[in-house]
Amino acid sequence: MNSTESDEIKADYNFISDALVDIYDQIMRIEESEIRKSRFKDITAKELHLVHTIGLHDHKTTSEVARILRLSKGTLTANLNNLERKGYITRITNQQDRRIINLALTSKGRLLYRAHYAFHRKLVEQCLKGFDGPAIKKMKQALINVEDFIGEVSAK
Amino acid sequence: MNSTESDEIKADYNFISDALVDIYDQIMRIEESEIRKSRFKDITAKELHLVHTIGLHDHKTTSEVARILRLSKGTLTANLNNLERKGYITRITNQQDRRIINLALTSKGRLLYRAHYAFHRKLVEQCLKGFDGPAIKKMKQALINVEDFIGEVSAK
DNA sequence: TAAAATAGTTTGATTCTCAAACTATTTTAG
DNA sequence: CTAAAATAGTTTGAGAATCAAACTATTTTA
Repeated sequence: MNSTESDEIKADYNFISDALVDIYDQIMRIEESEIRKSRFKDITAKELHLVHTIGLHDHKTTSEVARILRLSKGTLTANLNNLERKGYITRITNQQDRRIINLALTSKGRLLYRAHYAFHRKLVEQCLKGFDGPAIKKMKQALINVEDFIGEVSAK
Repeated sequence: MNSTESDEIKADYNFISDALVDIYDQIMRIEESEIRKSRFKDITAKELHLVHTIGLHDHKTTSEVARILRLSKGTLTANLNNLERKGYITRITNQQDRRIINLALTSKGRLLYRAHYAFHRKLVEQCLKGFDGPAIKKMKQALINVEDFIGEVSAK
């Protein structure tokens, strides 16, 4: 690799690094503002995140969801109370072990989940606009690499 | 495009969409835990973000930084008090207009900024491991597409 | 079957955030 | 010029979010 190539790649790395930092914040903000323009006006970004998690991991217990989201059980209880009151989630007492509460979305919750998921899909489609199959595979590989990196650092 | 290709691409889109959602949370968490293992044990993820912003936008005013981070001025003042007390930032009264405070990193703040930046670079390098020049350009294009999408949605 | 363990909730303290009132300074209008 | 309006940042008071620890109900274990 000659030094010109090296410098150019370095600049690309810096561009990608800088872009990543700010993009996510903006996406979070846009997600919230889009959802609040819709019929789901009473939902914050954090609640959206919780609905997403419960939708993705259907009928998990309160403790499992708390662990996934790295929230204390007390905090999750408070959040669940709000989402239950607003009609997005239900608590289902497990009949095999009545200490356990399984969490699920209501039909209103599922509507919100799908609207949110559709927004993400639209974002990804926009992101990969004009990419062919192999390019998409590359992108997938990059994300797998990040997941591996996260796994390594977490394991240390 | 035949239906098999279409289904495969759809699956890839779903994979990418799902992966993106959880990766960011994990990165934030790892960033904080890595920084707390280092000599900068007194820094939270939010403070790291603020130091990053002040480092990136040197000598901006308090109001400008508040706008960039979408924080109220009062909240930013509180955060700045903490970071000043811990020795990461300084407030510099602007001599042309003495209402204005310009924000800058101390040398300790710059050390933290560089350590954080290095972590990001390492993450990007890991992410693009084994990618050649054109593939890296594609990745850059994907991010530009996202930025455009964000711009469009924000402008609406 | 009594003790230990587990799941989730409640409680009390702490921290974070915001909007509005406030202080200090600069700009503008008369 | 100078009084009023505007602007930058801080302070204040209230409300929301979070956590750890104590607590309740239930199940498992010894």
